[in-house]
Amino acid sequence: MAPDEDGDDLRGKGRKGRRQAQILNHLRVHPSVRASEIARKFGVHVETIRRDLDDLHRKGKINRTYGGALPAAIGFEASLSERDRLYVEERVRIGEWAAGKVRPGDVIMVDVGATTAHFAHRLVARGCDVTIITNSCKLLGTLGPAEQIATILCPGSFSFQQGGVAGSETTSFLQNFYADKVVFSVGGISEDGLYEVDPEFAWVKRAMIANARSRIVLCDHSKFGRTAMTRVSGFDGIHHLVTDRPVEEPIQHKLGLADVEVHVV
Amino acid sequence: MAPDEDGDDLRGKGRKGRRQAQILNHLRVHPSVRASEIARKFGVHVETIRRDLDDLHRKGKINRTYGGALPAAIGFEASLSERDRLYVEERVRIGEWAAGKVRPGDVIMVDVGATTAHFAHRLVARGCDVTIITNSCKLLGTLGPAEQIATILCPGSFSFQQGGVAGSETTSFLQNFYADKVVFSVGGISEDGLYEVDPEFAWVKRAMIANARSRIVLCDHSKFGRTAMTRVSGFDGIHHLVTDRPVEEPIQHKLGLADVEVHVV
DNA sequence: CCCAAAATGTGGTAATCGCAACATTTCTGA
DNA sequence: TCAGAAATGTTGCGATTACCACATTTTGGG
Repeated sequence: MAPDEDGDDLRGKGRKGRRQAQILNHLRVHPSVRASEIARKFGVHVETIRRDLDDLHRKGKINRTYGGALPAAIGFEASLSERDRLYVEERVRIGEWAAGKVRPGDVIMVDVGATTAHFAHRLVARGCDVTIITNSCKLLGTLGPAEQIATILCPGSFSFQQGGVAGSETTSFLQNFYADKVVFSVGGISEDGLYEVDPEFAWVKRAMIANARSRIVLCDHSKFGRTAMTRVSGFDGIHHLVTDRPVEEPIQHKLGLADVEVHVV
Repeated sequence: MAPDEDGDDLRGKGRKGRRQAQILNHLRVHPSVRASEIARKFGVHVETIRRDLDDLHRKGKINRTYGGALPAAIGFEASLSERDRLYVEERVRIGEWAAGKVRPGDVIMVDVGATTAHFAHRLVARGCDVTIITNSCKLLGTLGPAEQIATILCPGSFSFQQGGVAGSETTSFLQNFYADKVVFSVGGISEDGLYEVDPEFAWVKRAMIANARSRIVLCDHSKFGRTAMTRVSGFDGIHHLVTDRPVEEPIQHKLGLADVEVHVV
């Protein structure tokens, strides 16, 4: 069997480097790989491949499994950036609450975020019959298989970091829709309003807020008192804020002034 | 250990359904899972879990690995419908050839397809400095981490089956761009032209063809002589057809008449 | 309440994997 | 060229898994 000839950047690498590059290559196209399989393909001993996998694992390039490995860069919904794995239970509860507010036939804008991903997950679990307009590519794997959910993806420049699209194409596109609800997360919340790290993604949030009737913010307690580069908006016009702990005082007061309903779940 | 309490939709499901729902749930957050691990967590026999995994695999919900499973839900780059795993080596060669035609700074439209995914992969491997306009969400995981590649995603209705978007939003959006090249795959090729199964995705291909200067078709030999519901276009205006075996005669003749350059790699 | 079907558990065997210790080959620089 | 280092191959064994056949339990009507 021809040795695959994937031919990554194998300039001056030696056999070992070549193999490891091709393993990564393989993992780019396949969801997983078995050590025994590659060993056969390369005509080397399985132990050698195991050592390769151990190497790559130490370097963080792959994740090991029993008998093989999978890509570390992961994908869609299985996005496991470390941040996404924090406060999972709290976020599930927050997402669950928001999913409970949904009514059949709703058109809902959903932005990028770990908590909004849980919201989408709960929508699917509940079998909600809705239309989702989103700029988050991480939701596609969750929403895609759900028959009753129509998913409309926004255009824009893709950010691997965020797992979604943003930019002027995104915000312009959103102008063409008017949704029943917008469900979004924030990077931080202070007494002055809602914050987001990435300015481009902040614009997307603003566009969604402007084009939806009911606005729901998902915000776990780790965001309390944090600000970021961009201020997305104040509290006026926000209808619901869902969180997992009572909001700290200075913020709580301002929320009350703006008539934001706070839901601790 | 508390039984995770993921709590999917376990209304009237029975133990089996509950377990399987929770397995999917687990896979939503974790990159992989081991059968023995879940068996312990649920306090059931490993064989039971294995049967669950087989079930879920048959339904296309997960992918099996030795000793466990991983999410089928697209995963970025790891889209693994069975079809995608066929003719991998041939498709890699085809994609490699197309990547070789790319020049720095090119703007390239790329549509949904197994072969086009390999093309994207080769672009990344070669470190090409290009802008990609695509309706394929499967490419995002491949293209995303590449610093030199700007990825613009089209809007549209998401199809889980295809792993991309289509619809009037998609085609309208494409009108706003004019690319140096379009690289696309087809569902079939006969002497009368190029075919595609899904009509909506056929429209996307047509829009890309109409808005790009150089048109490159990627087409492995399994597509020879196959037609499908929709005829995308004839051969006129197609510049390159890249394949892995000599094209059968009636087709080859028509390709010649239309001045299509055929490249067998 | 009972029966048939479905789901689950059990046991045994063959295949595979992880791991470690050690031999052998290949690479590298002086 | 040669010695030391790195990479790879080999072997053995215990642990884990796959697979199959069959027993047992649970479930869902009738």
